[in-house]
Amino acid sequence: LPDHDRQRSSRLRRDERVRPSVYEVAERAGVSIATVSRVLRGSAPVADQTRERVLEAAEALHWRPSRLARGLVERSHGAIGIVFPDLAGPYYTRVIQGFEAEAVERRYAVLILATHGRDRVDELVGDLADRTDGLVVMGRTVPDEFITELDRPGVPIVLLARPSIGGIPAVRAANVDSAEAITGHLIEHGCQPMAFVGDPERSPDVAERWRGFRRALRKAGRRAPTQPIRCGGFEAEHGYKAAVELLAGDDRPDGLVCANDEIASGVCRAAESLGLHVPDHLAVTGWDDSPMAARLEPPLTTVHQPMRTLGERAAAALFDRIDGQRVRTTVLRTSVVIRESCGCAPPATDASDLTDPTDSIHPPVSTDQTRGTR
Amino acid sequence: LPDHDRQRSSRLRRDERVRPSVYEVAERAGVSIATVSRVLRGSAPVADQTRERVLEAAEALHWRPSRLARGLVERSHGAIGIVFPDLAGPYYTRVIQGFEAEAVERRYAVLILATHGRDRVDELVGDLADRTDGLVVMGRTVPDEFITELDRPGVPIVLLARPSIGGIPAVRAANVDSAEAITGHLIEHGCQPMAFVGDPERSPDVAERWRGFRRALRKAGRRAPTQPIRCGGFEAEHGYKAAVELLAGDDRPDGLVCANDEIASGVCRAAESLGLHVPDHLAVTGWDDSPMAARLEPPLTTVHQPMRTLGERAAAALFDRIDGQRVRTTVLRTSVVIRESCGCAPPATDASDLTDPTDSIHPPVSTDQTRGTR
DNA sequence: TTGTATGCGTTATCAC
DNA sequence: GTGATAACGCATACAA
Repeated sequence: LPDHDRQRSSRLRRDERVRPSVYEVAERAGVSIATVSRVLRGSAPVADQTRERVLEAAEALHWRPSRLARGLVERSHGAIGIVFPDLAGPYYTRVIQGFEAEAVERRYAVLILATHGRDRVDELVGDLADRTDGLVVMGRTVPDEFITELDRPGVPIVLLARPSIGGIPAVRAANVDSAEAITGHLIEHGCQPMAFVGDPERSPDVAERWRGFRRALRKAGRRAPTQPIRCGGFEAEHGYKAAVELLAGDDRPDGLVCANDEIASGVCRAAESLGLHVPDHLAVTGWDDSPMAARLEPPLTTVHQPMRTLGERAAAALFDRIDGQRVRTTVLRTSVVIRESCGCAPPATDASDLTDPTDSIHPPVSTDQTRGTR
Repeated sequence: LPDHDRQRSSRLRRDERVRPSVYEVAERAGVSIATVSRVLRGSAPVADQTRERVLEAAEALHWRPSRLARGLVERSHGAIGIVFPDLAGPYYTRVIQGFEAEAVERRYAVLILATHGRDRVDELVGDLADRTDGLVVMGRTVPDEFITELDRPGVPIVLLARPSIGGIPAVRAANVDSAEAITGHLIEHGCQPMAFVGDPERSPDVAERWRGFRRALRKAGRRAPTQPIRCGGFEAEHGYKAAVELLAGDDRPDGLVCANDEIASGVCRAAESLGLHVPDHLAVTGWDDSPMAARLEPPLTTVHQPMRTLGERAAAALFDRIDGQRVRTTVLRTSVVIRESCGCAPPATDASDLTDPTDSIHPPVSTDQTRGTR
């Protein structure tokens, strides 16, 4: 039988560009591969002089241990993944930030995948699962049936921005109560009739906001609309198109609760182009409290949700599951942020409004009224 | 010597929760591991009946081949990575979108890393390199010395939004010429004196825009400022703070070329809070043509750069390098987008302005004047 | 068409 | 302290 070391070396001679392995380093340092490994991992004591030689050899050969081989023997990828519907917009951006920060903190690598508009999602997500020690799965990115069979031993799953399913823990923000609260606020402003702009079937979050909207109306003894104003997406143009149509008709609503800030901004532009003034002719609210909300004209009354924290907590929960702990679903607080698009008076001028509202600000300071719900 | 198959099986009996391997599947299907592998890879013909049995066994055991083991033997990760300074803001979001889309297209996984505000960046990036078949490195995320030693065989690098270095190809957008053009536009508007708001040392892009700014002034026979107005970052608040100070002094400029749209938006707010009207008292320009640019009041004159395409091209270039091809640096076109913050008259009202400008729109349609540069 | 045997590059368990 | 050597889970060249 040919000696492993010798074989490698002879091959190396033929092709200098091959990536070196422990064997080359060991040979050059005049030690065994076990010692090389010990030096790099610091897993056992090594004589100073020996260590020195190994380090030199590794340096000279530009050797770095193969993550693949290491992962194989250690049964761990040292990486976690997150599945988004989409990568666009301030919401996902913030979530990624939190997720990535938490992962890097623990020296894990981060894989990302967007599913929106792609087919064979199950294959893509399955592949992602094969490359990680666990996955965070967001909203409606993956069909429920597939999620449950994804959560096999070795691939813990944490759900994000959606309800738990099959005992798989979720991290999400309060929707129903804040939706009820912000709708109630418009009711107090005397809005009637009111409508909800957004597609409940597009995301569990929106479905809950729609529920809260209706509940508020019912509690106020009013008839809630049976259908929302579906606009086909989460971007400004979707809100714009839906509002142009809606506001042109008879019996137009004078209070619009929108599924997110982008939609709300589109709605405001539509109102403006129709000669309607916000909030005098039409009150509008958003959701997320994204950076643009405070800068809109008028400043947007909305619901603050801790987007970055959602990402952080999801990652943290995932690590807990990876560590074998039981994890429970957590619901983060959200809070109504009153600005002017609802009809409230502007606060005293203050430059602090320009600072982007971030998750570090709790509760949001750029308002005159704040209500928390969970 | 103990038989490998038998050994695995006996261990399996002790701990049912262990992840199955080819050996368990092969045993259950009554075939060799080679056949199991062939069935799953489709690498060689297998009798229909045999294939059936293998598939059944795999299904029953919930077996999925280990990516780690596969990668080890195939000498490939099937994944690429991208290093960002930061994950916030519309610019990086778009770049990620393009990068991820291109990767998924080729069935590669995507790893991301942000370096901003972290120490031991070299370790983080080195680790990322160990887990991928190649890396895209953006701007000033990684010190030059380290980049060159990162680009070892097996880990091709492509630079993004920065000049090439040490023969490593880069993908970037034209800066100098467009900066010269947009500055020239303000000169035509009669702005004097003018200033550049941004930190050239923070990113190679800004450094080039600053160069273009100065060149335009020199070509117009004017004295260019020796220093830019450094604001310490890329967000609205940075622009705001810098502008508040700058515009309060004597001899205030009436033309401000900003390093990006966010800064420009902060500058506009500062002007407003000081009672200055844009563009009458002060002309302002941005860079990026991010979604907010068209929605600002007044709409922002800026430079459109194809952010998503930058991400796509960087990924494509990386794949070419992975395939062993030689790759050259490419410079993508940018174009000046004239709106109103420079002093030009508003175009006829048109709802199309609301649609987010995306890279699919070439050249940008939401303007009355457009000039391309490369 | 299928099985045997070997290597991929590590870490870790033994001996010495 | 250090060196053999056995896994880790797969793909594949070579036989049969």
